[in-house]
Amino acid sequence: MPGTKLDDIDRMILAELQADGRMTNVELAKRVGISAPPCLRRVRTLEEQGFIQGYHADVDARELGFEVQVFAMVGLVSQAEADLSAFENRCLSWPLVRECHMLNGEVDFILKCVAPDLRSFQRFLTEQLTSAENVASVKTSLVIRGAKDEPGVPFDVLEERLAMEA
Amino acid sequence: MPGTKLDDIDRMILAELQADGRMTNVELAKRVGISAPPCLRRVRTLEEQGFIQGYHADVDARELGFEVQVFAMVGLVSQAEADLSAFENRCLSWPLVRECHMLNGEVDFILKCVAPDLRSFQRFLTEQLTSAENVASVKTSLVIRGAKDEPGVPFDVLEERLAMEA
DNA sequence: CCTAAATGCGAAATAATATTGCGCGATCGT
DNA sequence: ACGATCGCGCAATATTATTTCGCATTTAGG
Repeated sequence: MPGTKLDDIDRMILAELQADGRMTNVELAKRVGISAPPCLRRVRTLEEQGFIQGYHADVDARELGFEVQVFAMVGLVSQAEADLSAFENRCLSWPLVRECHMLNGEVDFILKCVAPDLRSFQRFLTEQLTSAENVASVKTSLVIRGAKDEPGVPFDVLEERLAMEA
Repeated sequence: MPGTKLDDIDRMILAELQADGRMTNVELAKRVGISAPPCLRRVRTLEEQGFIQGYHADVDARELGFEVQVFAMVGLVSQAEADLSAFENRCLSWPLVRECHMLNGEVDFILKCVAPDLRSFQRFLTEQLTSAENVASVKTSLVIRGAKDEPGVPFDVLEERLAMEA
């Protein structure tokens, strides 16, 4: 069931909603070239099947007073599965940690964090992160400026790829 | 003008739309405790003022065939402003690069990349990224698994913060 | 090759939602 | 205290979402 293949229209829908998640269904239908009812059915199906996992407004963190963004590379003492997931759970409970990814290589995790200012972050860093159980090392890097931030799927690449197969 | 302060209702709106960007305006109005028309006006204002920068569907990259996610740390030869922005522009043109942040410290940039498979990524890495002008070093780390991915603002932290001031 | 089930579309009707146009009370500055 | 300003909510209208249903196309047998 959760492996049903998508057709061109489905991919167009995903691309459009990734670009503008609040587009009305009639506008969406117009763009992908079908009428509103089947378009809405497709969207619902894509949601149910997990191709669409949710919709979010992009809120400007800086405007809201979160001036600081930091990447933290974390090394653990033990990489036993129980210890890995223990650390992941701790990350889930830290609101300043927005992303947590397990990596291969020297570093075990990379975290993307936000904070109102450097002081707040330093306090989080020393009182929470570095002093957390099983944490061996933490290296942090301040984000000086963001040049690109487009989470999601590069649909143009996907299309090229499918064109190849045909 | 773009510094107008937000009140509690505005922040609630932002929090709700960050959590569910497709919520209807009437539902939103109900949740924040005002009627629909003023609620819609507030949303529009928040959009115009840039507090809301857009809306996006969360599309599952894996389901669409992008199995690989990689962080790349890039060091440049020259950090002159012209060279920095030249590199940023190149990142903008690479669809596999979804995020590009300039950092302090030893590394100049961190990139978040996606690719259909390792082979595709290796090719991008060798043919594009490492061979790009002014690039001195690239270290990559494969994402083994994701533990947390909640882009946006931690509104719970923001509330605590505002409660302090009062 | 033909038929029956299944699939997906679109027109039309109905239910919700978005959006506009006011009038009203609260707040603010003088 | 008073006029101006601001933001709310009611009511009316315009759009959109959602359901229902019949039709065409495809699919799997026979």
